[in-house]
Order: sequence, then structure tokens, then C-alpha cells
Amino acid sequence: MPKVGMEPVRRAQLIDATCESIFRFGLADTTINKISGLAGVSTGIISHYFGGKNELVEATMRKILIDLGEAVSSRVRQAKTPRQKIWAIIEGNFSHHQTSLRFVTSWLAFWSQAMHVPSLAKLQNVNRRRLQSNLVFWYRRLLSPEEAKIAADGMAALIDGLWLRGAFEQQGFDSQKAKAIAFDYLNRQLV
Amino acid sequence: MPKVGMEPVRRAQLIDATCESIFRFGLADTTINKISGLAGVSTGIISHYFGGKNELVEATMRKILIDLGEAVSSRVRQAKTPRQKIWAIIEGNFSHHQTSLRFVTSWLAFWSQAMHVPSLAKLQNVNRRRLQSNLVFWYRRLLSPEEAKIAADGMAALIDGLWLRGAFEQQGFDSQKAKAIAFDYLNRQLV
Amino acid sequence: MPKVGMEPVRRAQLIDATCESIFRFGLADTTINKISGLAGVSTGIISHYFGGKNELVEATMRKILIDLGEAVSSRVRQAKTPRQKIWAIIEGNFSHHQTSLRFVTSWLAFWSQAMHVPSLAKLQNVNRRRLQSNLVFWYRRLLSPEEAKIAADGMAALIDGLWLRGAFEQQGFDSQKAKAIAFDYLNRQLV
Amino acid sequence: MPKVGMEPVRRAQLIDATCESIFRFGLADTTINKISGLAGVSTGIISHYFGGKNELVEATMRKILIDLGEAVSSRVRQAKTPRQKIWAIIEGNFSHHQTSLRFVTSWLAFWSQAMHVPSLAKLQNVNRRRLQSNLVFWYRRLLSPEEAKIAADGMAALIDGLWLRGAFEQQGFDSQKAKAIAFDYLNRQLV
DNA sequence: AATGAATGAGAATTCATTCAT
DNA sequence: AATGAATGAATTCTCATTCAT
Repeated sequence: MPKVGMEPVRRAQLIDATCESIFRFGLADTTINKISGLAGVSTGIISHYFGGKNELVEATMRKILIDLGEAVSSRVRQAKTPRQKIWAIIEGNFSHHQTSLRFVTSWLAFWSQAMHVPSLAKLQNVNRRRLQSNLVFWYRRLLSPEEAKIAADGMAALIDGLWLRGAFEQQGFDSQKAKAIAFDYLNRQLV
Repeated sequence: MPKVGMEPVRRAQLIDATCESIFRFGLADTTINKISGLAGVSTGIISHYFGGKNELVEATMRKILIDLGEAVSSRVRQAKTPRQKIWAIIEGNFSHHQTSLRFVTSWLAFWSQAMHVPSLAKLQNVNRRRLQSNLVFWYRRLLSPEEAKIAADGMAALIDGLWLRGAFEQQGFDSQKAKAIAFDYLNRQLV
Repeated sequence: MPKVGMEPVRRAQLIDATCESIFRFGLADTTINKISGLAGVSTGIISHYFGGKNELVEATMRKILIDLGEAVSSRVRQAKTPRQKIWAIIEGNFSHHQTSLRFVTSWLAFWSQAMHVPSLAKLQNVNRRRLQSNLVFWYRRLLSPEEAKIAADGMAALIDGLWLRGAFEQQGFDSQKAKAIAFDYLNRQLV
Repeated sequence: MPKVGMEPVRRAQLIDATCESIFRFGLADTTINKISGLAGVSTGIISHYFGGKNELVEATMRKILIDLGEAVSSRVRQAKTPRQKIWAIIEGNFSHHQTSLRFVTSWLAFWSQAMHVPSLAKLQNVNRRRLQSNLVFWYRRLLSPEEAKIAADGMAALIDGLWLRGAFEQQGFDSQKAKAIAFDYLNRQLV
């Protein structure tokens, strides 16, 4: 019998290598040769486990969004008050793992790519709406419906904007600074 | 007899076609065939006037950033008080032309691409810093240096984040809503 | 304890699956994955029992030609007169098993392939000549040598041509019609 | 201005090279590298003029069937009596150009391939039916409807069978012999 | 005896660039 | 000034074969 149970291992390996390649070369210059080279496997494996490059890229995006969602929701669960819940959402978005350049680079590449690839757009929309509706839910506990809508849209945009600009910081993403800005915004929203 | 003075015409034609192609197909699926087809000229023209596809793409990004810069600075010039100046920067960023999906799509594609293409990164950094330093300059008239830094970074991120999320709105970019959110943030920053 | 005596079983299984795959997908789209899938075994088995795909394909062709040869010779043995012998050859070629589309499809694929694969060409030539020499042998009992040659070549070509065209009939190979045509030809050859 | 009017030249060149490649290597081993190599052009040309390999192969088959059809119909036009018409159909099918091994090899490859490729099957059916209906038409002038049907089906099968077996003759297709056999059959059909 | 994970050579296709006209 | 035919390197995908278990 051949080695069994390799599937989850290989899939994780290849998704990691895809992130690494997007980080190093950009999505446009990410080829299955580079991915399989980084993963230390042959190119054929990609078709074998994912069907093709597109599916691997999609799986990578899904992984990133799921990780991000989990980082947020695990923190939100532990929070008590509505204010702490929003705080937790911000914290989750700027937790260490999420702000590694490796992560942010892929996130940005996907955001751009999603505009023209339906399967990615679907994932992107789910994620975008999740952040927005989470925020609205807790802001409503503290503000009028109209104010909550504006506050949530503003905070969601600020979080994504901090990521976006953070991706270009020479000295790497400064998550402390990002959090400080977001918390400052939050304090001002809640008077 | 050959037509003379075609250069500026052809360059503008090709840059417009490049924006159109990025909007329609995405940067990844933008080929010189599509660009020259949209422009109604032959493929050879691109090499002739720009040297190659990369240079055309770079020229297109430069054009977009210059347009954006001019939309902002023309408004800033007319503003009087520091608060109006900041208001003008926001207005400029969400003026009609800037928020057309055509524009936002290219802007986002370039932001992603710039992470791995030095010539684009340079343009991107100039633009990114210009927005930040413009904001800091006027916030300093109204806030302490520390507060001004945070306010400027926050506003810059919010503006970019609103673009980013606006690019995905089903019903198109709602620049009124974006401005409302940014002005609300501004009001809270300046108490 | 390992099963013993599996070899003939596995070989027959794989040859059947190869016929089935050629029938369903065509020789060009017959892969060892499809063959082993149809046979319900793993791909490795093919190398194990046949050495490789080519050898399996060759074995399949050999099987088809042997089956065909046996269908003919068993009938010929029972025939008495030269005319009945020729009749038996025709009958054998259009007996039920031989005219199933499954069979004809593989036969045609091999005929085409044999033109460029020496090992298949050899099998093909043996078979082609066997039909011709069988026919000549019995026609000589009834006709002059020159007439017998033409009669045999004609009948051999007619039989193969009926297969060829029969393979494309929408409603399947009509062996009754094929036999009627061949017998009519035979009657005219023998006045 | 670049060279114009190259399209028909290149298309003919590539179709010829495809025939040559099928003759030399077989359809299964015909690659766009081999085709473009034989044609003395680059591989990109194939996509440029045909869209892809499949379309080139289809165009090649169409060319072969059209040539065959024309060889037949030009002869039929000149024939006077029904018997001469049938004679002309046979002549056309075994005229020099049609019986070159180059031609026959491709013809056989396509026949096999057509069983699983709808676009080729369509071409094949048109051609197969044309031969049959042409023959029926003229046999009806000389025989009863039932006899005409059998005679036509028999002659069509004989013609194809002679091609099929002729493709394998060591010393090349002997069109004189093929014609002699077919004419002999014709004489016997018409008593 | 049998598996199926892994390989990597080979295939078709795409596309920026070149260049004769 | 402008064309677009032609190139060929680069990319993705397929698939027969190998081999550790």
C-alpha cells in the first residue's frame, strides 16, 4: 500500500507555497512551476489534488479568508459587551498572523483578481459582507440604526484601508499603529 | 504624406484603451491584442509609441495617478481654511471622474501589481505619500503633531478603504455615501 | 496470503476494459486511468501484468483478431463443400459477437493505428493475409487461378468494407444485411 | 504594410503538412510541432489561422473529402449512360491522386477518429452518404429498387474495403487492381 | 498481489515582440 | 506613420511510468 492520508498534507503544503509565491513574485508571476518548486513537489501534484492552477488559487483565497474569519470570531466569542465585541473584531483583523506581509500580499492580489473572476468574487463578497454585518450588529447595540450603518461602513473601510496601505509600508505592517488608529476611530464613533 | 503630430493622440488613445481593457477583462487578461483592438489600431503601434506593453501599463498608471492628483489639488487650491482644505482633499478623491468603476478597477489592479513591479511601486509610493503628507500638513494646523499623524493616517486609510470596498458594490460606487462617511470621520477627529 | 492464479483473470479483465474504453472514448482518449477504472483495479496493475499501456493495447488487438479467427475457423471446419467453406468464412466474419459495435470500433481503431506501429502492423498483416489466403484456397476449387485471385481479393475487401461502413450506421451494425450483400456477391462470382 | 493575402497560402501549407505528418507518424503522433516543422513555419501560426490543432485536423479532413468528391463528380459529369456514371464513380475513387498512400492514410485515420469526434463524424457521414446515394441513383436506372439498394451498398463497401486493404499493401496501393475488381463486381451486378 | 501517490516529459496554447512592407 | 504576419518562449495540463508500502 502506498502512503495514505497524504491529501490534507499536500493540500496544505501547496496552499502555503501559493501564498509564498504570491508574496515573492506576485499573483501574475505565480506559475505552477514556482508553486511546486516552493512546495518541493512536482507540478503534476497540483492537477492531482486541485484539478488545476485556478482551483488551487481559489483554495488559497478561501484558506486566507477562513483564517481571517476564525481569528476574528474566536476573539469575538470571548468579548462581553458590544464595545468589546467591536474591539475584538478590530483586534482579530490586526492579529499577528493576519498582518504578516505574506498574508496581506495575497489578500490584496485576490481583491484585485476577484473583480474579474466570478468564483473569487463570490468568496470576496461573502467575506466583505461578513465584516460589515458583524460590525453593524454590534454598533446597533450602541447607536441609532442610521448611525450604526455609517459607523460600520466606516470601520470596515478603515480596516481594509489600513491593510491596503500597510502592505506598502517599507518597514512592514505596523499592527500596533493600525489598531491605535482603529480604536481611536471607534472611540470617536461612540462619543 | 505621413500624418504628423499623431504621437499625443495615439498615446492618449492607447492609455484609454488600456483602462477600458483593465475594466472589462482585468489586468491579468489584458493583452496588447485587446488593447489595440479597443483603440482601433494595430498591435505594432504599442511598441512604436511606448516600447512595449509594460511601459504602456506604467504610463496608464501614471495617468490615473496624475488625474487623481489634479482632481485633488485643483479643489485644494480653492479652499481657504485648513478644515476646508481637508474637506477638499476628500472631495477630490471622491469626485465623479475618480469614482467611476473604470477608474477604480484600474487603480486597484495597479495597487496589487505595484507590490512586485518596482516602476509601479515607485509611482504608487509617490501617490500614497502625497495623500498622507497633504493630510498631515493641514491636520497640523488643527491638531497636535501626534494627533495630526494619527488623524492623517486614519483619513488616508479610510479614503483608500472606501475605494476598495466601493469597487465591489453591486450598484456601483456611491460617492455620496463615501463622502458622508469621510466627513463624519473628519468631524469626529476635529471634535 | 496472496491470491494465486490471478494472472489470467486480471489479463482478461484488463483486455475487456480496454475494448470498452476504446468503444466509449476512442483509442486516442483511452488512458490507463480509464482502463483501470473500468476494470475496477489500480493503474499499477497494468504495468504489472502487461509491462505498459502499449503492450496491453497490443494484447487487446491480438485478442480481437484471435476471436475473429476462431469464429471463422470453427464455422469453416463444419462446412463441407468449397462453396459452403466460403459461405462459412462470410458467416464467421458477421457472426453476432464480431459485429457488436464494441468489437468493430476497436477493430477500426487498430486498423488505423497499425499503419504506424510495427507490432500492430504485424498482427494486422497476419490477419489480413489469413482471410485472403483462406478465400483464395476455396475459390480455387471453383474458379480458375486468375478468377480465384480476383474473387478472393474482392470478397475480402467487401467484408472489410461492410465492417467499415457498418461501424457508422446509426442503428447499429446490421449483420443480416451485410451477409445478404456478401452472399449476393458470392453467387454472382460463382455464376 | 505587411505581406497580405498569405492566409490561403498558409492554410494550404498547413493542411498539406498535416497530411504529410499523418502519413509519416500517424494521427496519434501528429503534433503541432511536427506539423509546423513540416510546413516550415512556427507553431503559433496554427492557432493564428485555424484557432487550434483540432480545427486544423478538421480542415484537413474536409479538404480530403472535398478533393475526393471533386475527383468523382468531375468524372461523373463527363459520363453519359448510367453504367458509365457508375464506372466514373469507381474511377474517381481510384484516380491517381486519391490512391496515394498519403491520402489513404489520412482517410483511414479520420475514419477511425470520426467515431468519437462529432465534428469529424458529421463530415464523415456526409461523405459516406454521398457515395451511397450517388450509386443508388444510377443503379436504379438499371435495376429494380431492391436490387439497386443492395448493389449500391455492396459497391460502396467494396470501394471502401479496397482502400482499407490497399493502405496496407507493401508495394503501395495498386489502383489498377482495385479498379479491375470493382469493374468485375459491377459487370456481375448488371449481369 | 495490489495499490495509488508522485513524477516529469511532452503536448497544446497564449501572447509580447519583431520586422518587412 | 502604421500594419499585422510571423515568431518562439513560457505556461498549463495530461498521462504513462515508477515505486514505497
